[in-house]
Amino acid sequence: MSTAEEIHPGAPRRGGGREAITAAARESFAERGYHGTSIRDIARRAGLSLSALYYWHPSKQHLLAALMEEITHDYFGRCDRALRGIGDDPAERLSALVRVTVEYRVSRRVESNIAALEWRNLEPANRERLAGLRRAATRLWADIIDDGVARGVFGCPHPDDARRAVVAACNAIVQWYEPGGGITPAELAERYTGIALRIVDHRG
Amino acid sequence: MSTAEEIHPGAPRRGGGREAITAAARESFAERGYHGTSIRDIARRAGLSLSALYYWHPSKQHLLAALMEEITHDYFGRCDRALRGIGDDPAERLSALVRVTVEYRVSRRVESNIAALEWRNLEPANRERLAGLRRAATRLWADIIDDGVARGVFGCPHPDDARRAVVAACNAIVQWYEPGGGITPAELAERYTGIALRIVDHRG
Amino acid sequence: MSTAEEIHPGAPRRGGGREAITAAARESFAERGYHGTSIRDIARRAGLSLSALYYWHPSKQHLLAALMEEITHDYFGRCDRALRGIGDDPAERLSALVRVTVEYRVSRRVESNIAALEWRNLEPANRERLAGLRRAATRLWADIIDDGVARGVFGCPHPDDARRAVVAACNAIVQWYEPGGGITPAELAERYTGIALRIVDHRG
Amino acid sequence: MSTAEEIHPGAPRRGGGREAITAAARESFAERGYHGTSIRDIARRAGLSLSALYYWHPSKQHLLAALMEEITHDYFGRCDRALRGIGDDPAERLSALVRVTVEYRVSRRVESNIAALEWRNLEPANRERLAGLRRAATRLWADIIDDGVARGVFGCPHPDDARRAVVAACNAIVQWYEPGGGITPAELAERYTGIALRIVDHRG
DNA sequence: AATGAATGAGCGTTCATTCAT
DNA sequence: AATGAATGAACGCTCATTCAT
Repeated sequence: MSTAEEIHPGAPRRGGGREAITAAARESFAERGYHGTSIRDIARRAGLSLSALYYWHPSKQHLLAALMEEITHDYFGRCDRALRGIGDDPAERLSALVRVTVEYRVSRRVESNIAALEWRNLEPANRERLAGLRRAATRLWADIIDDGVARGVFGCPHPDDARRAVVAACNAIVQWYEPGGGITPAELAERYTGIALRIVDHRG
Repeated sequence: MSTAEEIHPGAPRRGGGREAITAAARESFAERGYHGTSIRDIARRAGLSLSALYYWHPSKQHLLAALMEEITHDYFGRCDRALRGIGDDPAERLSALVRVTVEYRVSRRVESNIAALEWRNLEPANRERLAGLRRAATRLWADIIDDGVARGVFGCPHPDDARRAVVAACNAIVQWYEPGGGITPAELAERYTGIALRIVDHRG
Repeated sequence: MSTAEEIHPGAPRRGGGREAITAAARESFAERGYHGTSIRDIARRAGLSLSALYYWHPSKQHLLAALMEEITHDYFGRCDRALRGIGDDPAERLSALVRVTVEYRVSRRVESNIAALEWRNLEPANRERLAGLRRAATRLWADIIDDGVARGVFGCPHPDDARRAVVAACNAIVQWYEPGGGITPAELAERYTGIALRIVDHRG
Repeated sequence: MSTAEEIHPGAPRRGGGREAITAAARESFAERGYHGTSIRDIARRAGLSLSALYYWHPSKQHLLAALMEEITHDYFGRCDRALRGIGDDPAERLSALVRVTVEYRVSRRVESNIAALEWRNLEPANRERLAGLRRAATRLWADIIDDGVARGVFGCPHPDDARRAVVAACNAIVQWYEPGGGITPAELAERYTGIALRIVDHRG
């Protein structure tokens, strides 16, 4: 979130130091990557001293891990909630998941970038801790598609590949989407549900 | 595994400093990213001194740029050649492109990783120099899909999104594919041409 | 000898990192020249780590520039003050300038060496910033000599050459003078005012 | 001497490698100083490979020492020859020495710069070897002035200071003289003999 | 008479981190 | 709740020099 910066760019952020630092880290990691970002960059961006950063976070790696955890939980929570209000029709469930994902990629570009690219920069211990959640997210997709196939609603011969293709397509949005570029998130979600349903070979 | 090692496995690298360095850089960049790789890592991996690296390459950035250029040209050349031997049926042309891409992602994992992730670490001048080739590659896909749509062979309502989805699906392979994991490249290519044709809504 | 040491001779430098570093840089640059001095030399001499140096100064070049600026201002200020308390007799004014300069060369040997030799190692931007002050110092001498010639008090046919000769003679003192070598600064100043007055062909 | 470079700047020099290298070293040392010059700079300027440089000279320091030796001998030889053809009148002898020196500073600017600035970059052994010649040159001046004073032709009260002033004035010429700047070397020599004679307080 | 390939030490600089306050 | 001052390790890179040819 960079609202503060859009109003007073470069100005020290209002509000707590903790928030300012995570926000600055989010943006920096997204823009230049973990190793391309120095903690001085982050502190500068947060309008705080280097030491303030260490008051709130024990290390740069911890900052990344916290960020990744937050992002993953946030995304997974949204998926979960979106599916809860929906019946058991596989096409509808898949569409809901696509919609949530597209919306997330579009409205949380910074977070999407980090989630996509910084996984390999997590130290093993931190990566492990998140791996379970990642697998759960995968299962969310897999369960729906497998169910659709089992019921004969989806005709794709290789559900795992279909799932990967759907997810990859949604995830790639962050690489090219420009906010305010003429196409609304809702419209985009619509298009991608179409693509997803074709990938799984949905028989309407 | 470096090319040198593929030729004389286990033998100490003698001469061929330039190749040894490029190979080492390729592997290191792929594994840990540009900023996560130090030139000392590269030199060590190449079995050469730090200074030997600078005898052959003027800078770390130049090394990345040369690598990216080589990779991009190589991939684009394969695409080009694959299309040249094929008629003008959009489905066949699209399948050919998918096959080439899947095969490349599977057989050139290191290069695919670099091409996918290190674009943003190119200095503007180097990025610019490659941007044209990138656009040309995009056009390869776009022309085929647009043609298919124009002929009524492809029914997808949004050709650009279809293209992006197909490419994203193919590119993502490098993230999960494990060589020797039971599924052959040919079989994988087969599956992905299927996915691609569904994405563009091919009417057989 | 650093200023810090002049205040607490022999005491370990505590705090005052900035001063310790500037002092160390002054001495090292004077002894071995800008390019002959490494910042590790400076840090070692200051009794601080390499990084402490960068905490106080953004670069080696900046260190030189700051030093040069300080030295030039200091010397010019002394000249200015010396002339302010003196009437308009050219011989007296010239003598005052010679005295100040001789004294400076003798008592600030380190600074005199830097000012004399490191000009060419300033980056153009830094050199430019100091060029004005240099020209002003030159004008101090030129105005006096020109005035003396105009009034007929100085008979030298080429005032510019006379000025350069006087200044060169004074500046060269740093090359041979050894403090405690039997001749007092006051006596030396006396001798050099004599030389200067002969150079401008003063008609007593 | 940079005639070759003035004709084909940057082009490899004609003639023997040894000469090309010393010429390149002369110019580089004069422009940027010993420590500011790399042997790669020299080789590049000479249009030769790094290794060619080492074929002719065992080290960078040796190159400097050889250069200094050559320069010092050349200058001293000129002084010697100039005095040989002249009677024993102190004023005439002093004038001859000034003329030779002025001319040397004007026509051998590169060499004069090196002689003036690089003394401290000679390793002790090399410095020692040249110290004798330096002292001899000093004696040339001193003998004349002392003789003039003894004969009552020169009235300066401090012959050593007078000598240093004369030499300093002549040496400083290289710092400001621009060839083709309107004033001929001969005219300049004329002016500086005047200054020198006033410094020693010559009684015409 | 010269070169191409390589090296180890050192360069100026930046890194993540710590500590006393 | 935060800072200013400092550190040791590492960074990308250049240095003078060597060696086989």
